[in-house]
Order: sequence, then structure tokens, then C-alpha cells
Amino acid sequence: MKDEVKEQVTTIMAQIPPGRVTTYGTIAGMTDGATPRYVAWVLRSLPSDHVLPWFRIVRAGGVLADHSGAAVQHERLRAEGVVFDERGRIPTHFFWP
DNA sequence: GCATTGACGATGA
DNA sequence: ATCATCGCCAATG
Repeated sequence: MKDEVKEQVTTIMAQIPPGRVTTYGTIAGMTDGATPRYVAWVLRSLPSDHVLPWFRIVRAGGVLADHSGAAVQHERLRAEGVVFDERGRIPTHFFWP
């Protein structure tokens, strides 16, 4: 059921350790039947008062996702201790799992 | 029910 | 290395 998958996505998102990031494809692979697009849709559809670390989810290769809050996300990750290289990418060292 | 869109990913030029 | 295209799947109009 899709609600189950959405719950899996939110659960995995909440399990991301601080100072680490993960990708849409990774979450999609952990869940059953989810796709990166679906994960993205879940994040976008989250309510305003969510407490999930949505800013820890980036695109494949460690590139920030294309959304309006990318700058905020960058700032948040920087506050978490994540380091971006000069090309705006996150080293694989910060990837989770 | 069909067409468009989207916080993506992989592949090819 | 960058840019362009296709594929995926679900939601929305």
C-alpha cells in the first residue's frame, strides 16, 4: 500500500544520523516499490510542521536537489557539519548508509 | 481516462 | 567535464 511506503520513507528519513546525508535513490531502494520520484513527492507533500530532516536528502552524487529551499538546505547541512566542495557537492564520506 | 508535471536517475553525445 | 534525452512512477488538472 502506498501509505505504508510513505511511512517507510518518513521512517528512514528520521533515521538519518546527524551530519550525514542520503539520496533519493538510496531511500527508494530501502523502501519497497518506491521510486526516487515518489520520495521527492513525499518530501514536497510533507506538512509545514514536520520535524523530519528533509534537508539531509540530496540528489545522487551529493548534489543538492533543485528546489526553492536549496539555499536553506545548504545552510542547514553546513550547520550540521556537512562540508561542500567547491563544486557544491558533498563527499561520499558523508553519505548514509 | 488522458495529458502534464515533478525536491530524480541513468545513459549517451 | 557539461548538456541533452529518456525512463520511472505517482499525483494532479
